[in-house]
Amino acid sequence: MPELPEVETIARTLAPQIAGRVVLAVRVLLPKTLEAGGALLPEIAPGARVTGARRRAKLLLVDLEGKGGAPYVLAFHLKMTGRLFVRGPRDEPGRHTRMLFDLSEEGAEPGTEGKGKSAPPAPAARLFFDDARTFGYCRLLRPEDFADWPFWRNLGPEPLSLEPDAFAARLRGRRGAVKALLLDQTVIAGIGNIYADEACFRAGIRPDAPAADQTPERFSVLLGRVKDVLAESIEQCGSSIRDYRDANGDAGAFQNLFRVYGRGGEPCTACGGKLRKTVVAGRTTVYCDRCQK
DNA sequence: TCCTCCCTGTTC
DNA sequence: GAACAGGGAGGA
Repeated sequence: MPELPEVETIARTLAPQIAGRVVLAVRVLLPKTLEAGGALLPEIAPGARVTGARRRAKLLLVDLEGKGGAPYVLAFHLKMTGRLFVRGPRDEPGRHTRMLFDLSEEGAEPGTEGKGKSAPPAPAARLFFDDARTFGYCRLLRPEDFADWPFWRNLGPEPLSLEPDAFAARLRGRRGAVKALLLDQTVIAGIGNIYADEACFRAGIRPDAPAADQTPERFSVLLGRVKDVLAESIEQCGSSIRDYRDANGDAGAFQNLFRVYGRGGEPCTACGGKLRKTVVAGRTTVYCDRCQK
C-alpha cells in the first residue's frame, strides 16, 4: 500500500538505477496495465533516454527524453501491490510482472539513428513493474497529455509544502468526516489509510469527526501532524506491511512507529485505553476515543 | 456525499 | 473456504 512516503522512497532509490540508461524495448505482459499511451510506445522504444524519477501524489513518474529531445513521462500508480525494481538483463518476468523495460548501460548512445554502422546497445538491466492484484497502472504521456487526464488535473496540493491557510481554505464548507477529506486526493494529495489514521491520532482528532465542526486552529494542528508523520516516514524509508519494498528491494521501518494503524484492540500508546476499530469513509479505521475528540 | 466494485494473496 | 486488505472510478 504505497502512499506518499513509500512512493517518494521508491523514486529516490529508483532514479540512480535508471537515469542515463536508454530504453531498448518495452514489454506489456498484461494489456490493461498500460492504461494510456500505448500508441506512443514506438516513440520511446527503442531510443528514449531515462532522465530521472520523481513523485507527485502517489504517482511515480519516470522522465524520458525521446529522439530529438522530446519529453515523455511514464506515470505509474502502484495502488496496493505494485512494485518497481531493477534486475539484470536476463532476469525473466515472474507471475506478477505486468510490464518490463529493457535498459542499456548508463550513458550508452541510443544507437538506432546511425545508418546501420553502430549496433544497438546491449541490454544491461531490466526495469520490472510487478503487481499481484493488477490494480496498478502505467500511462505513457507527453507533457501536453496531462491536461486531458482528469485524475491528474484534479489532484490537490502536496501536503509537505501546503500552508495552513490554504489547507483551511480547501476544507471550508466541506462536509463529511475529517478522515474522508484526508483521503480525498482532490483535497490533499498522497495520503492513504495509514497516514490518515496516524495523523488524526497525533492531532487528537477523531477520524469520524465532522469536518464542518473543526476550528481553523484544529485544522492547522492536523496539517502539522500530517506533515510530521509523512516526513518521519520518509526518513524511515516508508512503511512495509507486507508487499511494499523500495526499488532496492529493501523494506521501510515506519511500521514500527505506528501508534494506531493495525492496532485495533491494543492499548493506546498514550493513555493505555483500548484502541477502537471501526470503518470510516469505507476504510478500516483505528483511533483512541480518550485521546481523540 | 456515500457505497460498491475491481483483484488476488494472505490470514483466520 | 470465507474474510480481509484498499485507491479510486462510477453509480445511486
